[in-house]
Amino acid sequence: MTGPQARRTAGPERLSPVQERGGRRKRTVERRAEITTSAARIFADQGYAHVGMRDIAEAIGIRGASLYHHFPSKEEILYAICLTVTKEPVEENLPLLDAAGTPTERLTALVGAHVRHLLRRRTEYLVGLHERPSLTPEHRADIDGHLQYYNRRVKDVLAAGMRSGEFRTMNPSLASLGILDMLNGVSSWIRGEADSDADEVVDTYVALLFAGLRAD
Amino acid sequence: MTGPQARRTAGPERLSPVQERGGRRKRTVERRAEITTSAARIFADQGYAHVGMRDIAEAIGIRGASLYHHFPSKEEILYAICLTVTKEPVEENLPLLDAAGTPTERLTALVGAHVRHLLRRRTEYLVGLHERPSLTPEHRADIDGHLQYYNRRVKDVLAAGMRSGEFRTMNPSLASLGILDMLNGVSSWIRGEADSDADEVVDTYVALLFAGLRAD
DNA sequence: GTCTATATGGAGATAGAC
DNA sequence: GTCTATCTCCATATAGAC
Repeated sequence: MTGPQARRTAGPERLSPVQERGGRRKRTVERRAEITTSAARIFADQGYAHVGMRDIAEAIGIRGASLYHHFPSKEEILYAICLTVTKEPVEENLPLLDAAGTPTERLTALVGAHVRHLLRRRTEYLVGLHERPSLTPEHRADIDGHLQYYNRRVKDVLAAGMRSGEFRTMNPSLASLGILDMLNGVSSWIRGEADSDADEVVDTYVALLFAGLRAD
Repeated sequence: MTGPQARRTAGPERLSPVQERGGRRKRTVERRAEITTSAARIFADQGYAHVGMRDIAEAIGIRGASLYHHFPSKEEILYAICLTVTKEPVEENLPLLDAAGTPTERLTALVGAHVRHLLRRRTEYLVGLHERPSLTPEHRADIDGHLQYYNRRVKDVLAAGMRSGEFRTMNPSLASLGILDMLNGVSSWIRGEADSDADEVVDTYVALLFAGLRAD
């Protein structure tokens, strides 16, 4: 702040990616994943702001100050968690909407993939969907952008199905919001983390969304 | 803690409900409502734990210390907010499930009432549904109890409709969770607060839930 | 019912040795 | 890559006057 140069732009940070073989110190990449995973668990239980850097550090057996070797701030840990539940689904799930098949087939595939991804990253979803107000405005805008893009892609497949006469005509924007809220809500009550635990949820939700409650 | 008597059980608190007529000081009841409403707005924007008692106080033009005349702690403000989105819906919406009519009619009425209540208490829903981890264990258990009761009543009407053949057979527990997640999610994106703003959402959700996406 | 003043504790973050 | 030690700030909550 007082010096002539911004400190983060001074040069490459030279994080040697690997220590000498078999070293007792963890590689940086491993540590980052360990930190975000552990932090997500604690954030989910106690809420982001109530958790201290010391809490996160002690959960993985190091001191609070050591975290700053891996993340420049507590908010950057939260940002990393949020990315795994917003950017990752965009990259992993949305391609299913570009595959061959009817809107029904493509949306069914997306629902299944979404729930299974959510189950693998359950705690991250709990944190990422609820703690966005604690992000910096820049990070918040980035995260919200991924969420909005995902929502828009779902809306588009709904609108395509309505145009082709395969889906009932309704407001596609509201329908996509409702469907995604329903899917994401799973994170707050699901137990277990195997794909088999997701199957019953997916079966019920697919029946509910495509056929509705009303019996034929 | 050190004295022989618990301080809160010593006797009636004698909150004089009204000051002399036209007083410049606000009546206690009004102030409580003003505080919870204002606090909900700020909690929703910035997250419960990032907001200080000073922030809440200054938003209504008083000093931080004065809040403690109305609430014994910051957590009690949050608890009051949570009650309006859990206990109040139980009292105001669930009677619709006891009224005359088919499961379809009763559930349709509940969906409409739920969204309209949510719209009136939008910021409170945002806070109450996300900040439960910040409650004390006792308050948390109370709030979760209301939510679970509400969910159980929805599940029961679904199960009744399935038994009568009116609804398609599916897992009623998962379906009720999905439906309520879809409804509550509205709080995070809806704009406006008139009942008319709710109508389009209700129409879309009722069509989606009862008839499904698939065209007849 | 609201104020000023303050006690008290805890947080995020930094410095520099190893 | 992790440590110890510490800076600095800000939070909740209390005491007691008006």
